[in-house]
Amino acid sequence: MSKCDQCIVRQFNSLKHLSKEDLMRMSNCKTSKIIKKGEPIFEEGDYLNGVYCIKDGVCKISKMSENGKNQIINIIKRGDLIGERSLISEEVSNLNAIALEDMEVCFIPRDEIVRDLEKNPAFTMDILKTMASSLKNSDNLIVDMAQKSVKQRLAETLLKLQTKFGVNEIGAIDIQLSREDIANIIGTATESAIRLLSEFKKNKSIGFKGKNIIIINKNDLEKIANGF
Amino acid sequence: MSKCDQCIVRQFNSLKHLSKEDLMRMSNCKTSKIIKKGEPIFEEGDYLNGVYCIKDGVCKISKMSENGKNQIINIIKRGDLIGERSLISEEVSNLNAIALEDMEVCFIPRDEIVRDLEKNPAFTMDILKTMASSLKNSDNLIVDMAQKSVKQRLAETLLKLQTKFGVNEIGAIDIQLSREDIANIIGTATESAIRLLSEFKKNKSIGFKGKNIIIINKNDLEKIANGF
DNA sequence: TAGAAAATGTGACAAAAATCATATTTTATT
DNA sequence: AATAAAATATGATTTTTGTCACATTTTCTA
Repeated sequence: MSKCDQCIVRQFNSLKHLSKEDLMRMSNCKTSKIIKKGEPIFEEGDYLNGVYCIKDGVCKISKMSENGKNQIINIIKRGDLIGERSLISEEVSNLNAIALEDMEVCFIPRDEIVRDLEKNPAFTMDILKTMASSLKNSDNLIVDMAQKSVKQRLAETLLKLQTKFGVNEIGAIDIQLSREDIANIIGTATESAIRLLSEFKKNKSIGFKGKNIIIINKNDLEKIANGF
Repeated sequence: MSKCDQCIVRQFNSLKHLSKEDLMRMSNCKTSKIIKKGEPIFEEGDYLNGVYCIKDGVCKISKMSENGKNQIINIIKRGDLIGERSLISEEVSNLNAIALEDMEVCFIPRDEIVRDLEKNPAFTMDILKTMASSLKNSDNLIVDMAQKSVKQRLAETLLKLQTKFGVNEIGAIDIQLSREDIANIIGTATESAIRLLSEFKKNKSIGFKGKNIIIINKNDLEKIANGF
């Protein structure tokens, strides 16, 4: 069993505020899991009863609309914590978390962490800060979804993805998403996403190399994203 | 100066967890304000430095998109607390709060409340719960905005408004919104909102009486909202 | 490695929604 | 009460986006 107090990943999320003793205790009750690409960490309707600390890999957080279409709300990476809301209210999850690549995650049971919420103000404050920041992000996303065109949203999404995941050896956005995933992030039909990507490529704003997307002209995309 | 510990409105929000002493202290530092219809409580770019407790009236929380269009994210009513995020992070507001009718609000300075955040776990937990619930709402709204048609969103919005604000003496949704406000809630052009309202009226799903909107056939609207 | 399945790409068309123009009604102001 | 201003309404048109059909390429699997 690996030791939480020696885990680097912890430094990136609220767990960094826990004491050495708390972490030791956590090491004893946490469970590590390997999640294969395409498999869920959890799904809509599941009782989470704890949080997941992402040790490695990337997953998409999504939700089905009443129309039967899938919407990706967020993409989560190494170091992030998911399922915090299960600590606060005991409802079932309204979201899916599906691995976009092979992942290594640690599950920490609710009861173990709730104690810290009650006793460790620095930890609680950090959770609050994370939530406040998510809320701000969500507000922005609502406005974008409601007011921006699909083309604007695609340009913005490409820029955001590059900011969040950086570029790989060949200068491409360092995350593998299918065209369908991209469509589900911007909230459009897969065909529309493909068409616009082709258009961006034709205009030399982006380029493809295998599955990779390379942003060639960032300025172009910024202009499009802001409505010019 | 009115006494916070005798204020009924407090019962509806996180402030209900404060002790009598805390409330006495709060009474001494809070300021009451009358906000006229159409005037802002705060605007994008303002430093809030505290929270507002809505004693009476209704306001819209909105945000400008980069396209220059206005999006209403939420509608706040008596008993709600707004500006909680200013307690947690010291950035400027990214949102506007504009009165939809004459309002009475109390401003409680940040420093006064932050103490309670540090010392009163029940209060902190309640803020956390409120945020968790807002976050869930936001997730749902993102999915709706991204995946539902304008018609679906309008039907859903009318139903939500009735649930939230109830009906008045004549059976109409008990909130006064301009057509433009409605359009800004669902994220569409004012003309489109008007056209769809007319369509709903023609189909006898809703009726108008002066400025009032009456839901005649709830079932119809539910069907439309869910995509049938 | 052949064949099936899935993902990507493109065209044609339909539907949804935005925009612009203008008319009518309501509300505010003097 | 008369006028101006704002809000509401509707038509015509254009733009955006979705849908369906199908071709091609890539990936998976036996």
